[in-house]
Amino acid sequence: MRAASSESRRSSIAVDAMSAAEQLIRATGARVTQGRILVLEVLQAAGRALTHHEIEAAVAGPLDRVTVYRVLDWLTREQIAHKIPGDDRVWRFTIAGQKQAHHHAHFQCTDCSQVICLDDVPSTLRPRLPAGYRSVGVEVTVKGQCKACVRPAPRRGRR
Amino acid sequence: MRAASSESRRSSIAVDAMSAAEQLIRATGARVTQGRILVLEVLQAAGRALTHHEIEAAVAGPLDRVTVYRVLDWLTREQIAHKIPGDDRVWRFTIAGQKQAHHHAHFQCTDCSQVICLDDVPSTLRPRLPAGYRSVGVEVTVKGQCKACVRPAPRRGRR
DNA sequence: CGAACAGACGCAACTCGATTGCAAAACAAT
DNA sequence: ATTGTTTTGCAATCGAGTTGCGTCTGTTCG
Repeated sequence: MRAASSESRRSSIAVDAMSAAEQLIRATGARVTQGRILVLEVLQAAGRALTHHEIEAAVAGPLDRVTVYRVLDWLTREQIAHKIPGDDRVWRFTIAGQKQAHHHAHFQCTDCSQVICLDDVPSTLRPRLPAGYRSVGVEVTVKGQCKACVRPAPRRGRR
Repeated sequence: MRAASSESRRSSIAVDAMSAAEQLIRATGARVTQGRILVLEVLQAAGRALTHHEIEAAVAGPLDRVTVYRVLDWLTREQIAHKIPGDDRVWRFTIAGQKQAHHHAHFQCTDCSQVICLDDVPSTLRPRLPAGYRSVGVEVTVKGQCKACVRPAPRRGRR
């Protein structure tokens, strides 16, 4: 589940030798730490939105629970990651592609709560707001059943 | 904030004499209790999505915290109410109009987290899902600032 | 290279919506 | 009124997420 392990410890290494994750982090100007690299790599490797639990499990060991929370928070503030509220009161995170600036679509399974990103946003959707309200962005969430939950007896478990 | 108080205690009263709330509940075939009537009336009177806290405060007194949770849960199962996940990890509830069957739009303020319903859904929006996935409905959430948070210095407080 | 500083980390305690178990009370049918 | 379910109230519990604080680490500057 983890991406190519980062060999990057030296400081004056060629740019193309550091992982995409490390480059992204370095570009922000903030500190490049193991935690940030690891978490970001996990997010990049996952094809779907991950919960804090899943991420913590994926980086298994070196990182504290709280650190993972803080890294995710930082990634979100830095707009590198997306924070998605789910129907189970659990945050899920994905790497934020550059295309999906303000319009973004997600799918959430009503059975297992899993979330994936839908890239082809039909968008051009601009609901009318009451006077005085300002729109910043629109989020589209499709509810339904994921592949795993359609066929067999749905697994009701959290994910 | 509360709707017309329900005078309905007698059992063989004319239909048009009981509140809309009571009729709705009676129509489900389930028991008609004070709690359900009160909570539903509060929801009907509110022009926006309410948190459990707000609802509890509105029915002030007679109802236990847990009962409010259970009533809201029942209303949601009965499809009389909508349960909306917010960006502050707090559920919000609204009466579910009959029109908005599967397409529904909400507005959530990025500053105060308040949620209102957007009735005129432009919809006819049908994002392409991966093979094997089944869509049940689409939810559209507009992020932005509400009237109260646009003008003055935004109140960061929860709501 | 090494010191110095700000920022990140680990640990433990804490917050607070929301949920659960169980006995008492309320509703609805007889 | 009597009986069989449902609901309710209360207390305890859960768990994702947050906070305080001392220590450690990346980064900068001499």
